Amino acid sequence: MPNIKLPDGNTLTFEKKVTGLKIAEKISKSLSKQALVISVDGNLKDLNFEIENDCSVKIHTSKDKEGIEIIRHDTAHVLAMAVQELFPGTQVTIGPVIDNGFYYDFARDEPFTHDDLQKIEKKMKEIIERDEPTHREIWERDKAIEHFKKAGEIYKAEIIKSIPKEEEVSIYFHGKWHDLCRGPHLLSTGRIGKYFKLTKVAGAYWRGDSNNEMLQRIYGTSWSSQKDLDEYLKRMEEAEKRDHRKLGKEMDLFHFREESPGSVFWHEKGWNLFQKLISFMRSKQDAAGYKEINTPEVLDRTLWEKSGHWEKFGENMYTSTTPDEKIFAIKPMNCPGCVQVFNQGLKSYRDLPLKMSEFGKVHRYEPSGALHGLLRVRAFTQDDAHIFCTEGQITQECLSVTNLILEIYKDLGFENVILKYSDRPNTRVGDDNVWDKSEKALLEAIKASKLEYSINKGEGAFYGPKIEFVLRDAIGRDWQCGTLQVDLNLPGRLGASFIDKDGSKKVPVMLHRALFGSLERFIGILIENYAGKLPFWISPLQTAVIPVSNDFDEYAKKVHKEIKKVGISSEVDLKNHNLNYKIREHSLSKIPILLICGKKEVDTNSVTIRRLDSNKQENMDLKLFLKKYSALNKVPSN
RNA sequence: GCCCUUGUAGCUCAGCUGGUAGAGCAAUUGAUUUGUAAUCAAUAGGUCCGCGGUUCGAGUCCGUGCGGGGGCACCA
Repeated sequence: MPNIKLPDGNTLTFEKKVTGLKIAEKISKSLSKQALVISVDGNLKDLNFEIENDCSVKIHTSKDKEGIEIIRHDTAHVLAMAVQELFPGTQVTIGPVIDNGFYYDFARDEPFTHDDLQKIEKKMKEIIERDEPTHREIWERDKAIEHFKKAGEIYKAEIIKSIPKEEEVSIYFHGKWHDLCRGPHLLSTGRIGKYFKLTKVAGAYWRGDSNNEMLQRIYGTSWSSQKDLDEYLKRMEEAEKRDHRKLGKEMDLFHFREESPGSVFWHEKGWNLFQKLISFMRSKQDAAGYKEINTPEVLDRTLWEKSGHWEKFGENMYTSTTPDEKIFAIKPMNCPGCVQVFNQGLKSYRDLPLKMSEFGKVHRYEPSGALHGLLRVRAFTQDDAHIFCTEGQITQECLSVTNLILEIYKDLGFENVILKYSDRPNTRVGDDNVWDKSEKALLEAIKASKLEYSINKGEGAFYGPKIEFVLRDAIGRDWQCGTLQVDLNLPGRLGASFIDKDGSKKVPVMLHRALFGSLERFIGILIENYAGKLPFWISPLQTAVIPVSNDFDEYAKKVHKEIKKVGISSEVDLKNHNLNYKIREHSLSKIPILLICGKKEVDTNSVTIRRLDSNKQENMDLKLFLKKYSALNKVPSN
């Protein structure tokens, strides 16, 4: 006689054991149709799972996260079924749910083609129409291993072997086809619906380990309605339109070329944007008490050996041998150089905290497959800084870095920031008790900041734990930008010291921090966040002056000159094209303000403003325009 | 680095099963003098990514190298 407690507080009592489906039927007919899965005392179960004891339940539909995930999981199973029906001999491995969809990894000698995806999709729809019923069996481990081995499913057998002994081995059947799976699943394939799409094929290592063989992964997306699917596909299209590589070309900001993969060739406008960000950051850091320095790009190997980079970071370093056969490394990080500046001259406890910033260009040999536009390059400029302080100052200094970073992101239009905390990695320098200390100090600072954070185990830098600042852009994507690291190792290794109050020599703590992270990456993110339509103050080319015809060229030139005089960048377009053409061209290159000059403007000494993304026209006295827009030509919060 | 895919004019792309290349835009020149997202015409423009091979003949087929894209692994 199970008593079933429902989320609304009511309790249903049943004579004998009961399934989720029966409960749903009892509640309402529509719920029984929409029901996908049930959670019993918080554990997700199949709808035909038999409940014998008192419990509280919640029935999930496609409106819940749980419901949509079941749909995706089942779609992945149907994908595997379809693949095995179409391509016998293909082995199945794993097929989990991911954000917005699912994937399934297969082992097959022949690669899947794009045409195959279409065929597979068709077959999947067929399987859904067949409405294969689901049922679950518990198998004895050895029997299960034997079974899958016999069936040629080596990977499945491997997976079963790695299931902890105390867990049961459950096998799900959809009709005759079956797969090892923890579940739960829908009652039948028909309940999936047909709002899915296979999106791409890709290689993926078995168990995510690059030492293992490569499998073929098929990605798909799956939803509970056509509307949701369409919206998702539209979001993907929108993201593609924002691609900074495409916009960078259209806006004439930068390009890449074969001769230096992963390194940016900045064009005039791109470099202007780059410099604007640097001077913005420079003024913020100046106000926060940082001292800017600059250190060499090429440094002797012995320094990198001392710092530990040679051993721990060597694979990512470019080196160079001089004619006299000395080995130098091109810096992959700015920290060792910065410590050299700290080491010049005696430092007192009174000098601490000492904050030294550097816009340092670093080179890292990144695997070719990792390169991606501005977001992952081999040569990049960090807005780096190193804060030398005492152990007692760590928390306070971390807090002021965090505040500075939030302020800067906000100025650039990013309000959503998440923290990720990473502790000691396997490849590291320094004793564990030193790591204990730095991890504790950094965690304290995070807690004091009261911001939300997640933990990335083992992802820290080789010399210390770190926080990463992740910002969320206009269309909900997350980007990792800034970083803050506590380092109790490098200063000692590189011989840094200060004289403390009591006259004794002590080793300072060093905080590494970068707020944009990499200027290159940050610019890529800015472009995508704004879809190229950068705020006026940061736009590399802010205005274009367009005469209605040649007759007004002189006036246009005069306006252009006046604008430049107040520090707004401008271009005057005297080409022999009509007005429509010029407006189109300059709009496509994302110039925020177009100024049209014709007879009316000449007569009244004014300009007609056309803003990017609006076809409204506004006529304004030239003097007023200059006044108004030079006021707008500043960081918004100032 | 690994798997798949791709590389033709400044850009975007066409070129079926092998017979030494084409379009639109951009550029140049000329005409037009334009009032809010492409005016018309003419001209010029290419070691079809590099190297090797098959073939009477390769943009097209094969091998290899380099670059790009999508993932994986790695990461700011």
